[in-house]
Amino acid sequence: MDNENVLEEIRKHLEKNESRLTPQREAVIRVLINNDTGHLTAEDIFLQTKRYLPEIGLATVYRSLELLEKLNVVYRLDYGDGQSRYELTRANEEHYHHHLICVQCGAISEFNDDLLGDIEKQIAAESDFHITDHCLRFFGYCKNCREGRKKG
Amino acid sequence: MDNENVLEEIRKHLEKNESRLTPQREAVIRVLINNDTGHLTAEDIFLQTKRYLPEIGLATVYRSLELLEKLNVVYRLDYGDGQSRYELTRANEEHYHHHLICVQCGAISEFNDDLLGDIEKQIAAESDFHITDHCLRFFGYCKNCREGRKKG
DNA sequence: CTAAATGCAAAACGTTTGCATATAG
DNA sequence: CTATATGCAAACGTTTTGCATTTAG
Repeated sequence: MDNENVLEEIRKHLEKNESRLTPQREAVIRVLINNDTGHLTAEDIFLQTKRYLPEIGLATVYRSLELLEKLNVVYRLDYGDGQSRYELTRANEEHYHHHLICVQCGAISEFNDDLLGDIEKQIAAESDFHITDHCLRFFGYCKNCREGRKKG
Repeated sequence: MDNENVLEEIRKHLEKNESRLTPQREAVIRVLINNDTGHLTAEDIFLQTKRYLPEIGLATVYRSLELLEKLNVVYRLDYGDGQSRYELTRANEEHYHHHLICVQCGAISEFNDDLLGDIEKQIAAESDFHITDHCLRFFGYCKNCREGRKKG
């Protein structure tokens, strides 16, 4: 599915929920489409949307992201550093999408794997807890930084 | 190991790092010892330390928590709600300590299990990433809320 | 005596809100 | 015409910082 079709799907999804695909919201989505591995902060997105719409306000970016998150179009990530990051939600990916975060350079990479299916069943059985989502992050040193450390 | 021994261990650990176990830091630790399943916010801890030390300042609580986190005495949790929560780090528990977060009532329960040892080995092999820590949280509905939902 | 730690108030930070204005069904 | 959405500035809550003062090796 190409980008224009993605946008068209999102437009329909918004309209189903009495919301419009305004130029501002479209700009936000385009930024996320063009940076789908970047895990952008609201500020990042704000600065990039200004290329399309110099008049856009930061509050509008936040409000757009809030709406799009509620409609499951974007996914909000939290690395515990005091700000949220955003990425497009892709169908089927949600449960198999985890992050590797380098504690030295901050680089974030991803891997997709159904690591937790069995674990969740076990927890449901043992803990009387009905799991609907999860968040799994690994911290450590990426290849680049490990090579740097060997030298230094 | 009883509480006084825990404190003595922490005192030694602090002194090894040119830091003192001040009354303020001790108060913070005592609050955490007495609430080890509470996942307290900095504000919670601040209010509780005031029982021991009415003159303590919020900034001191933050600075204490920052230091204790750096020394691995306390562990900082982030549920993405805009504030951090803190708990004592217990030896051997770190890697086997995960959280179940109820999306309805906000209750946080824990379970301890070495779920990720094999997974980490696999990632190290496949992704060229050296893992030093991880964070695994499950979201869903706790027993209480599920029973409430059946009725409602 | 000196370095570390504190309390207070102010600042900083990311985020949210109030409100008048603009946009579009 | 009326709902929805916007930009701006002000407000918000959490966390950090500057600085004069206190504490303890």
